[in-house]
Amino acid sequence: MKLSKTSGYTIRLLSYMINSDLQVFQAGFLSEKLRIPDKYLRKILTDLSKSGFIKSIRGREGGYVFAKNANKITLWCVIDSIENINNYTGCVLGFGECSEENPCSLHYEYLPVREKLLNFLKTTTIADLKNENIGKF
Amino acid sequence: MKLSKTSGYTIRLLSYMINSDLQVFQAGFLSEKLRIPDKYLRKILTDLSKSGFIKSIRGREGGYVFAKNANKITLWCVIDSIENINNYTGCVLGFGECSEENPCSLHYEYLPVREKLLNFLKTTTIADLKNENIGKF
DNA sequence: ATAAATTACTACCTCAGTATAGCATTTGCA
DNA sequence: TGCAAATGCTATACTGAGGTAGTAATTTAT
Repeated sequence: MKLSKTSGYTIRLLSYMINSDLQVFQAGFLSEKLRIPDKYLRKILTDLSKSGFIKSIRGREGGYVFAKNANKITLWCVIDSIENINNYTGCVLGFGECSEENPCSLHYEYLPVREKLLNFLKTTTIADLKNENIGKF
Repeated sequence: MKLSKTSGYTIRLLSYMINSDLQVFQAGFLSEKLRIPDKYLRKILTDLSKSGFIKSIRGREGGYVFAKNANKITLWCVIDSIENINNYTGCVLGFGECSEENPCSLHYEYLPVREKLLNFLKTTTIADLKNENIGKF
C-alpha cells in the first residue's frame, strides 16, 4: 500500500525541483542532494524525459528542466508512467474482474478507501508540493 | 497500493472459510475452490496456523479450523503476520523517518488518506466479510 | 498392523523491481 | 580544435516475492 520505490524517488525528485530556485538540474547534483543511487536516478531522469515531464539538455552545461507546468503534473500521471496503474485501480484482493456486479468479498468495504486514494492521486500536483517548510527530499 | 498477493490470497481464504458451512477445511479442497496454487496455499495455511489464526489437524481426516473467533481477526493483524506492516504505516515516499516534525513533501496531503486506510484495515474483521451475496473467492 | 489421507519441512526455481558498470554521444568553453 | 562536462544506451547483477517439487511426519479407517 505504498508507492513503488521508483515512484517515491521520482516524486521526491520532482518536489525537489519545484522547491528549488535553480532552472537546470544535473543528475550528479540531484543524486547527491536526494541521496538516491546515482545510476538509478539517471535512469529515472531519462524515463521522465521520455515521458515528457522534463526535458534533457545534452552536452556540457546540460541537465534537466521541467517540460510542462508543474501544476499540470499530477501524482497520478507520474505514477502511471512508472508502474502499472492497475495496482491502484484494481481489485484489492487481486481479482482480474471485480465490480459492483461481480464484487470480491472486500469490494464494498474497500470502496470509500479507494475513492479517497484515487482522488488524492488525481488531484494532487507537483506544484502543490511547493512548500517552504519542507527541508527533506 | 494494493495488498501483497499473499495477503490477498489469505483474505480470500479466510473469507471463504467464514462463508462456508463446513467446519474443517483441507488444503487440496481449498486450493481447488479458491484457484490458488496448491503448494503455495499450503504454505499460507501453515503460516496462518503458526500465527494462531487457524489450527491444523494432522493426519487422515485432518485439515484446518478457525483457532479464534473471526470477529477478532482484523485485516490488520492478518496482514501484519504476512507483510512488513511498515508498508502501510510508513512514509508514502519511503523515508525512514517521516513525522509531523520532520515531514516529507507529501506528508500532510497524504495524511487523511492513510488515516482512512488504516482505519479500514484495523476495524474490518473476517466476520465482517460474511455475506450471502458473494460468490467469488 | 498397515495403507491411505492428510499436514510439515526443506530446498530450489523464476521473475520483476532495483541497482551497478562501462562505453557512446553530444555540446560548450578554453 | 580538443578537452571536459554532461546525457544516452546496453548489458549485467542483486534481491525478495511468488511458486514448485519431493520427502518426512502424523493420524485414522480398515
